[in-house]
Amino acid sequence: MGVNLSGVIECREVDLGYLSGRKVTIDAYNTIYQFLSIIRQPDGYPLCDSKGRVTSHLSGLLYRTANLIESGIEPSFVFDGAPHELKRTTLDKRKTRRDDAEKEWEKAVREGDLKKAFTKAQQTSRMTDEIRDSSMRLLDLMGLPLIEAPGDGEAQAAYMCAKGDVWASASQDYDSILFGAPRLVRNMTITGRRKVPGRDEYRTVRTEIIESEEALKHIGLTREQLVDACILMGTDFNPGLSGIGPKRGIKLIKDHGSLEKALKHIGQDIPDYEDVRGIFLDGEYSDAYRLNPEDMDRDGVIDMLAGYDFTESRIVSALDKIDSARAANKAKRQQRSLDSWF
DNA sequence: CTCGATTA
DNA sequence: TAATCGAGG
Repeated sequence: MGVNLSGVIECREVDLGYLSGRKVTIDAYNTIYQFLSIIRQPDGYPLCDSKGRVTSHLSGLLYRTANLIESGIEPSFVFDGAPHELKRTTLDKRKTRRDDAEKEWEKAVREGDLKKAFTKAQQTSRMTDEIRDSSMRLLDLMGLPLIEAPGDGEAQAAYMCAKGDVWASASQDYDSILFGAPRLVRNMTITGRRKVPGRDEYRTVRTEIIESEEALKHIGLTREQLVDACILMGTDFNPGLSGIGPKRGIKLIKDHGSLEKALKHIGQDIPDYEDVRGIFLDGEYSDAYRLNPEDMDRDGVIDMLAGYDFTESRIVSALDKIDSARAANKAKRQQRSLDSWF
């Protein structure tokens, strides 16, 4: 879920090609959830192989990553490590919501309400060990850099971005800004018109770039203060105060300068607020990572995905896309170094 | 979400 | 060539 900062964060829309030649590290869990939620059949069931294993995430990862690489992007994937104990409540709440949605999904299918079934099914998406393992295996076979974060993946992504090892962190959530990422990419997909399911409507989804420094200046807070504002409105690590959303949270910190003063003024308390601050401002991270792709194990990818009932011609065309993009980028790099020599 | 055959 | 839409696994 992450913090709710939509509407207060300034961004600029770009084409995917704008990211060409840049290393972008992707919040793997966030992306996989997206795939599990969206890549479904009309009744809400995810794509599965003949053995009943979910394959929605593998489909999404293969095809989207091929497109990103074709656009010249150099992707890497950060996976979450162990969740912080303060996230327990959020995780429990999500489980309850999933269980409730599952019952309503079954009911909607029985009643033949496909639209409702789809919506409810989307809310049942769950990251299992099998989904995590198969995702990592596929990305590894594709030669893509995987980073296993010691803690929150967004903290690790923000660290690599702040160090300048990657140009941006990619996620739908805004948390990496709180973790200190200088740059965030949202909607990193092939952009364009998207049909709204079940209706004759279209909306345009475009890739967004958020420059943290600019966004913070626009809001009028420092990063530390934005963290404080988010603690007031609630994060994955604390529930926040009721009735306080982005607008009020930001105003309270602007008016009073800090969380302590804001809390004193409204006469309320937030237990563990210092710990939550620490999670965002002194996050756990690792230096043991590589960000350059390796040669992909073509047969390995084909064997793996064929085992999940993927059509071989589709796998091959995605892999061809990657190979030719990598060859083209290699040629470009060689040309550049040749140019700089003369 | 993305693919790719079909359609205009 | 571009938009559309059912299928993918």
